Amino acid sequence: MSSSTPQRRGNTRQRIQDVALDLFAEQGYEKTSLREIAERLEVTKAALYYHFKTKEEILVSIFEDQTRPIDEVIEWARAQPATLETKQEMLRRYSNAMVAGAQLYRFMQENQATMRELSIGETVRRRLFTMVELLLKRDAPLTDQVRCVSALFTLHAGMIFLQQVEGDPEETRQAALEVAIDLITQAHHA
Amino acid sequence: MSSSTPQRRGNTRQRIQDVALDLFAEQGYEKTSLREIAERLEVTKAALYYHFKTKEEILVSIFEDQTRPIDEVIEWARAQPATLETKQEMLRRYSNAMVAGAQLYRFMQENQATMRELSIGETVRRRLFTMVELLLKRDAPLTDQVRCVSALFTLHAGMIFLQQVEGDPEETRQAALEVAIDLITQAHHA
Amino acid sequence: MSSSTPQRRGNTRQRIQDVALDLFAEQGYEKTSLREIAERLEVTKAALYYHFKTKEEILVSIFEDQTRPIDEVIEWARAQPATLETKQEMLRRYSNAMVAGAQLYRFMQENQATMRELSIGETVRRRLFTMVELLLKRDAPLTDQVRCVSALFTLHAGMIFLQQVEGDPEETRQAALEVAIDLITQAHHA
Amino acid sequence: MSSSTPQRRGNTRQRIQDVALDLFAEQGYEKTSLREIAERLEVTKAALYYHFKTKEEILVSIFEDQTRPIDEVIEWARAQPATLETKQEMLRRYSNAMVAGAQLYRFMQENQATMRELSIGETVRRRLFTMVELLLKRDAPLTDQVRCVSALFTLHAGMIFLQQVEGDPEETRQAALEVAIDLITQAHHA
DNA sequence: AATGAATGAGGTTTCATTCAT
DNA sequence: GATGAATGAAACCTCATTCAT
Repeated sequence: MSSSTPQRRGNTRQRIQDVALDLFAEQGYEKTSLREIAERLEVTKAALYYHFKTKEEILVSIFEDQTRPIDEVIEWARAQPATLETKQEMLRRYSNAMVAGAQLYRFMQENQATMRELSIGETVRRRLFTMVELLLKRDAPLTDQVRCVSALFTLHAGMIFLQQVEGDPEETRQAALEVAIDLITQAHHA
Repeated sequence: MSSSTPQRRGNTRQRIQDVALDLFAEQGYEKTSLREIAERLEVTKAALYYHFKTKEEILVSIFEDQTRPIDEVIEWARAQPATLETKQEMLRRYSNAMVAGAQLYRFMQENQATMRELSIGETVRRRLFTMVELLLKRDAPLTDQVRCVSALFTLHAGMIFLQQVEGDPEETRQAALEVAIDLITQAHHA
Repeated sequence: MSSSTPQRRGNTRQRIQDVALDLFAEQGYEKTSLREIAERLEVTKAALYYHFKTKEEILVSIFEDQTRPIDEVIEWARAQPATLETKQEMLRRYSNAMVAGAQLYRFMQENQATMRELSIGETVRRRLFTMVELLLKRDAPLTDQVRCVSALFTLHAGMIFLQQVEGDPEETRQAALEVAIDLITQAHHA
Repeated sequence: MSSSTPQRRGNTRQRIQDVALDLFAEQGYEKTSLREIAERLEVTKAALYYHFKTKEEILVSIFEDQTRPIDEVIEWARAQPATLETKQEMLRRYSNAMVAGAQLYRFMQENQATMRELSIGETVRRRLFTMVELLLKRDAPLTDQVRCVSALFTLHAGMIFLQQVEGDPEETRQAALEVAIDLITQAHHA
């Protein structure tokens, strides 16, 4: 977890990413200034510019380093036959992948306006569409298409919104996963 | 036409709210400057400050004027017995209420980080919790609780995300409503 | 005392002066805005402009209305022979005159930088010089000239600075007057 | 004298303080804008903010750097027995210390309203009280207490007000010092 | 006698970014 | 691998003032 790795020497680049994500997720991208990041790291702003060309690049680099697990889920699903079992397993794997990138997901959820203007926004949106397509049955009725999207949103809600309410995170995540699988199953059988 | 206040002639206050919401929803709250709003209205920044004390107050006033329909749904639901029919009707009414406030919903969805720091954030969050509680069966298993939350998120997704994809907005909304009602019904029968 | 006259009806002009002086003395001239004055009076800023052409004019009008007693002291002293007794009596009368205009004196003391740029600044300065000249013995040694100035500053200190420290205001004023008379007497006998 | 040091090259922080004090003393604190300071230094406003966090901090830093001599006078006086000779010597040293900080003294004299709202106001006031206490004879009659305060005000008048009138500044200062010592001596013998 | 609406100028402050060292 | 110094643009906001009504 980003905030628990102090690592004084050497890998400043990594430390910048960690602190930046902490702050971006906590306060939002625009409200987080490079001064703030630098201060928390006890370096100067100029040091950030040694490692990254722009503020946006810090964010981009975080995405590049942390979204691989999700891309792997997609690649895996693509290589399988489009059966119900594949889709169910895909949701399971996706839910797992989200655990590691929880903070990044929270960031995405809460900074959609920002994401839209930023270059990665497109990438993320495309990834989401790809997943929906992998879940969908061709020419399914509209309600079933909604169910597929809803399944994904349920996983997200389970990670982000529900965490702030219910008790045990892991239990909540399992429940969300169950509901999501249920939705996709209904969509498949229709 | 966002609200109910008299309007008559030269009602700048109203025009400010309208333009501001347009821009806030389009670009995000922080990325929208008062200069931009003023320019689009062909007034000076100072004119905005005649009508609103701060930038935040513009946003707050928009919420105050536009969230009444949703509050009315909640009040209505509170006055009914907590039957399945009530819950279904509540979702229907909520979905309807969202149509009028579509832009505001998009704003909330995409600016969650901003909302959290702003005073209205709490209000909105509380409203969401209230709705969840009205949908919930006391002591329902966790999965059913997730279903209730998921029903609401589905309506939101139907309004916001899905609109950008599918064909006819109204058809999509109806499909989302159907799925949401389905979810709540499952939760109820469990 | 300005702050104790509410006087709801009619003489708004007077009420503006009272509130303005209260605020000018309390916070300084530049830090007091017309908005503040208007708010405290529960009128609009525009109303102030019905009674006074500019912010500065409010201040000028206060001086015009409140400095007559001091001018009378000067006029009186001018009409007398320049004896020690005259000078002593002049200090006594001046000290008395200061009581009524205490707030205005505090304002002058604390806003000298402002006064210098404002038109009345010159007037006030000239009045001070006039008083010094009336106290001075022609061709007195420099130290005695200092004593005369010092006598006046002692009265001021007795009104403004010392008031914030010692007990009974009236007693303090009398003590300051005594010291001032003492100084002028020494200057005279030298 | 702050305005007469060209300061070679590089030391911007110092130059900012110098120019700022010049302008603050000349026009008053509020009427002096950061734009003005920056322009006179031929740097941008942002450069000022690299060296100082706020406008107030510029002023505070000037005080911190320039009031040490006065604090040393106080410390010295504290370490001596409270004899008349000590008090006389204290006034002499204080008068000397004022020469170096003449501009700062003028600023304080003319911007008391401003000082009161600013954090250093308290510090300055406290310093003044301390000096009065060091000059005072315990349980002296009120008039003698006034004499002590008057002695200090006389020094100030000698530095600020009288300078604008009389001929040679140094001669004036000596005369003021003489009168002040006289006052304190009277207060002591009473 | 006073208001409602607006303006133009200017205020302090913050930001992402650059570059010589 | 990083700093110190600085910039240009722009942000939010406040002010004294005006004028039609």
